[in-house]
Amino acid sequence: MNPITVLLVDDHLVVRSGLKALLGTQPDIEVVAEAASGEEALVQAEQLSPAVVVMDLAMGAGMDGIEAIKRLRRQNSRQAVLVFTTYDSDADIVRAVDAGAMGYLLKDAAPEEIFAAIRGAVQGRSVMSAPVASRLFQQLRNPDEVLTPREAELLSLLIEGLSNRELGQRLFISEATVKTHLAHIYAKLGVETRAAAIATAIRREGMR
Amino acid sequence: MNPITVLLVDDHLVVRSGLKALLGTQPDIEVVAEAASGEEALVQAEQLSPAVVVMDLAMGAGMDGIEAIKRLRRQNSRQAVLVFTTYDSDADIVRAVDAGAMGYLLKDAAPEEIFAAIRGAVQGRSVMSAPVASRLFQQLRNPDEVLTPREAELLSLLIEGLSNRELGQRLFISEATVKTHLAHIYAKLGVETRAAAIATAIRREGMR
DNA sequence: GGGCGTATCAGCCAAAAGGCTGAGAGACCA
DNA sequence: TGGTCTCTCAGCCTTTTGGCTGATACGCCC
Repeated sequence: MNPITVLLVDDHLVVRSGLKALLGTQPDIEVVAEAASGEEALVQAEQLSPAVVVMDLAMGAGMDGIEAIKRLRRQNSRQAVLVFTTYDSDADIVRAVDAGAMGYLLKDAAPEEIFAAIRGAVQGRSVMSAPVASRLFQQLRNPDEVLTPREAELLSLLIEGLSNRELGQRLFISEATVKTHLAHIYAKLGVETRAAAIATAIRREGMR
Repeated sequence: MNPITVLLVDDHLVVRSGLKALLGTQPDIEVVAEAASGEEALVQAEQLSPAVVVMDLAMGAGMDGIEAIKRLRRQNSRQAVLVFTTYDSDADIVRAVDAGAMGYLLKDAAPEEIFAAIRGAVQGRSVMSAPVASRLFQQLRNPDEVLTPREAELLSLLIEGLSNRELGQRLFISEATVKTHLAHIYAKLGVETRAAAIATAIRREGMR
């Protein structure tokens, strides 16, 4: 049996090497490459066609993890992408799943959990950390409060402090549409102002 | 030589007991009481007159750490108050020093650092964690960017998502004064909108 | 005593944000 | 085919926010 080939994507060297050492203990898993950015990841994935891509969402500069996942999925639909990140933000989960992620792991997950997720991913099974699963369940119970992918995307820019005009320019939509999305986001978050939305998003959603 | 008497104030039991165990290894330091809230701390300090009060800033409900420090200082000026908290927020540092704190430690500080701070405090010396010192130095180099205590206080409420009217009611000042403070805060943070100020404060100031 | 920093407040105006209603296009599903 | 969801956009109106100028008061320091 050939080992499962893995590509690691994370902008921190320490995380990559730590993860590589961890996965190195498993005979059926082999890290064949590492990438420090979304751009690099696309090149590496193209050349090596790993079975699984383990991807951080927050990448310092350039393409973020979500965008990288989307492009990977377009490039090669057989690769399974596992999100491996620090925060269990509702909005990030929604966006990652929407982009085509196979699983969602937190960085404080137990090693066994990570191994299981990688093995499951190649067999088409989705695996996620317990806190992530818990959030998803909660969302399923209250579907009215689930942000749509577009809303989540907008929220992630909102907490950067952008104005409606800037949001529109960044997302290539009109200011009117921005306001519509914002109204929906406010309703779902249970707030009335953008300031409160930012505060809530950062606290409850763990965004930053 | 009598040991240095210490009062621990933190709303988390685990933090208190961890700290107590740590300080218990030092023969010249004795934890004489613990408090889970600012209100409790005032009572305990009054009754026992500890030499040093080690205080967390973020207390779940009721009086926050800053307010507790202010009242402690009014109650008994001989007690030295050490701030022991998770975040090295500029605004918190300014407010704590203004309230009369003798030192400012982060929760990830080395044990030796904590012992040294307690021993220093009873001798009238100020001790702070390296990241805190670094922030203060930076502030001294750019005095134009240092928030005044009142501005810091306002900022800490701003990031809760309050409107100008609510800020005014909470601080017992007019909306006009709120706007004046906000304009100064924006200038010091280098932003132009409250949304950006909240975003910046949470990222750069480590507030939440 | 005069300057400096801080905190307080007012009024005016322009820009931004928010509340509301309505509506069209595309995807998906029963 | 019809219903639902999502994303898109427009107009209208009110409220909020931000920029500006100017002013008073208090404490501190040289």
